[in-house]
Amino acid sequence: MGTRQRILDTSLAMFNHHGSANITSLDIAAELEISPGNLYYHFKGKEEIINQLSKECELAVGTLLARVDLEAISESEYWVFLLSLLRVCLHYRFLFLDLQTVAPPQGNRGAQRLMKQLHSFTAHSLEALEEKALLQVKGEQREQLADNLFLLGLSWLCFDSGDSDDKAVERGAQRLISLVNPHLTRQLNLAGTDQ
Amino acid sequence: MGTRQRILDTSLAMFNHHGSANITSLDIAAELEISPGNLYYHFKGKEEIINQLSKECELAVGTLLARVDLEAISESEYWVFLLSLLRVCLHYRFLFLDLQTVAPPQGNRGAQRLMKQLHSFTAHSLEALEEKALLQVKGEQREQLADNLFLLGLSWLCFDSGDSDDKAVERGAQRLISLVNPHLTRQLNLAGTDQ
Amino acid sequence: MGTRQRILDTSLAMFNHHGSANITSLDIAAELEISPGNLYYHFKGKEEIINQLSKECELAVGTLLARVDLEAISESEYWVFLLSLLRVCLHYRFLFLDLQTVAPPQGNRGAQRLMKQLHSFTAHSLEALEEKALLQVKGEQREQLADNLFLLGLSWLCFDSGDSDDKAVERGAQRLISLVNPHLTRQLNLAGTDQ
Amino acid sequence: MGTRQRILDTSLAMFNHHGSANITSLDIAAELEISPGNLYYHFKGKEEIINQLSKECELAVGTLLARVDLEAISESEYWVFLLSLLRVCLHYRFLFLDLQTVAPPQGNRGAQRLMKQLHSFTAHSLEALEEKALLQVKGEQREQLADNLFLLGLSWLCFDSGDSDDKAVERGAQRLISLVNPHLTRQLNLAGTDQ
DNA sequence: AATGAATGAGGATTCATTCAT
DNA sequence: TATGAATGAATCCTCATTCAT
Repeated sequence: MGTRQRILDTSLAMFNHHGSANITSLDIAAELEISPGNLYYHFKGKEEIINQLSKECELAVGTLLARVDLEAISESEYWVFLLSLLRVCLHYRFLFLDLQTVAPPQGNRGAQRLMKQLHSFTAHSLEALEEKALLQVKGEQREQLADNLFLLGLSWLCFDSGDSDDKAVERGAQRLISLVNPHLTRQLNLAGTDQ
Repeated sequence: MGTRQRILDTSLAMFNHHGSANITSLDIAAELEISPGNLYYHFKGKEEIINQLSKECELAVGTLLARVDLEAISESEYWVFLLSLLRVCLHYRFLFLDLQTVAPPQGNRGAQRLMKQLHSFTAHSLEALEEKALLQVKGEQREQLADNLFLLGLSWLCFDSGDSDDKAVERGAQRLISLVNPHLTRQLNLAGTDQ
Repeated sequence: MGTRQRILDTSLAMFNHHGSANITSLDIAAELEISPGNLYYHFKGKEEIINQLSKECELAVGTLLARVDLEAISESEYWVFLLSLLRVCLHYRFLFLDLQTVAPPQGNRGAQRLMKQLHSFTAHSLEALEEKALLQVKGEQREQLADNLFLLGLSWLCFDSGDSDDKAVERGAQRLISLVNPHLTRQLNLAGTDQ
Repeated sequence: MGTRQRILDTSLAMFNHHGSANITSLDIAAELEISPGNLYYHFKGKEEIINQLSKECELAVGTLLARVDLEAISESEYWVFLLSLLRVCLHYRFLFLDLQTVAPPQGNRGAQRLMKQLHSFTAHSLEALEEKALLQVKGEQREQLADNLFLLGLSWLCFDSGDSDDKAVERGAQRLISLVNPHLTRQLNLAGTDQ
């Protein structure tokens, strides 16, 4: 694997584990056993690494969202999709933490765009459920429910640092479903789960 | 007001506003228009300031929790209490953010204890509601609901950066109630709100 | 003497001797036997030191020029004034060198202003001599003479690195006078010189 | 054109435009769209490039000076020669700037030799004029005039950054002539100019 | 000839912290 | 209590240079 990719991978792992603010560019170089100069040959600095990871995440999320047709998707397909989405977010979780603690001038424009995308996607999901007469929530409460889903989707990233990522992703998805459940006209048919 | 207290107040405000990681001890001294030496006369460093604020928060939360008798409290009293609790958390909100981004060796033991307290309190609240036959949730789902309440309670701190703190606190409380609502046998009678 | 002033003095000496581009901020700190941190306590960086020296020079030159009344000044007074002016330029000579080699974004706005001042002063000096019927040069040639005086005044700074500053200043002044001499209607009466 | 020559040409252009101190070896490679390794294949480093340019300049100036017979040259031939000489200096002007700002250990031995050559040539020119009874200046003043011519010849390089090189060269030559003019017994007959 | 990844020393700058007064 | 100059370690970053291919 190329050095550039190794830098991205290692940085992502370290950022996720210790928080991007606690990792210096020298830490990354040391971990990779390359010289600081080499790191700067591939990226202008820590910020550019973060920007790149941010772009990757945006791309991955964007691709997933673009592929989904909320009108046409089956329930079990939705479940698979939701797992994929959460898995991506978990993979880049440090971005979502940075959003709250890293000062704006530093590159989190991308992460902010992501937030907006995810937030509006959450709202659209609920609308789609309602059009199918699966969901019964009045206007304002629907917005609140969307907010809650969104917030929970993010905060779960920060706290569920359990065993494997797969397990965590499944728990996260179930957590979100459990928020919607009480408002459904019937239980969703989610293959691969017993919710 | 004594210098020591002014340091605490100003630090808290700056930490909440910019994130504790983005504030240096010189920033605090400059804001207070005191010398760095004076700051260090009162506190060994930034960490000790944070520790002190953390203790204050623990104390405030602890006092609130100790005063509440979940078995005996009325519904409108609970509402008042919930607002107080959230207000305290909002007041020290940087602690909850730091929890996720500041590396463990630095002083967040206190904040972690806080988390545990709040988490178990959330669970107890639900238990109490159930004993009063107000809530209908089965065992595992109750735990999940408690988790959700707890996570939402925290994440709201990070995102609801609206107008006044009072408004934010009220919104936060309603947000939490809306999570419990679908599982109640009857609507709660919360004075001062139309939930 | 205060540390701030010592930094300015030492920097000026080192800049003049080795060229500002060849002196690092650590060099200055080492020469003064202070820590790099201390240097940065007094000045944000090398650039701010240069800016300050530039301001000092502008001020010194500005004061001299403001005091001179070209119409009323006697010949021997002019000689004294010219020596003072050249002495100041020599004292801050690195500024004039930087002008040619340091890229514009870095702070030499001040030095550029200085140039303009000195250039227009040179032209005014010749005009005054002509009004007194001491100088006989036609329009375009007068401009060229002014240019020559100005250029020579500067380039002498860079090359006359002889013995004492006093001697150098005197040589510089005579050099300038010798440029004007052939065009005078009579020899100037300059006390303290045998030109 | 071979790579080696392209490196020299591009370096010269960049050094003249931005000052050699502000150009890194990577800048040169980037401008040429070659790899840094390739640059170092042809030259050991920036210094060797400068040395080579310096040698070229020395050679060009040396050839010009060697060809001139100050005793026998006609006035109009001298004018042509002077333009050639200044053109060469202008072409390699960064060398003359470096002389003043680049620390000695780095390669400007050559440039210093050049200076000496040019300075003594200036003196010889005046001597030749005098032998032909064209110039009337006494001993010490003749030296001073030579110095002035030399200094002005150099400083003009740094400041006359006007339109085309041809125009600049002509202006420079006229500037030098104007310094000598007042001391001539009769006007020189310089073809191609109206001095 | 040419590439481009890699090195490492050095320079700029920040900041928590100390200390004499 | 309070000052503010001083320290020094840590960090970020640049750049001349090397080297395997």
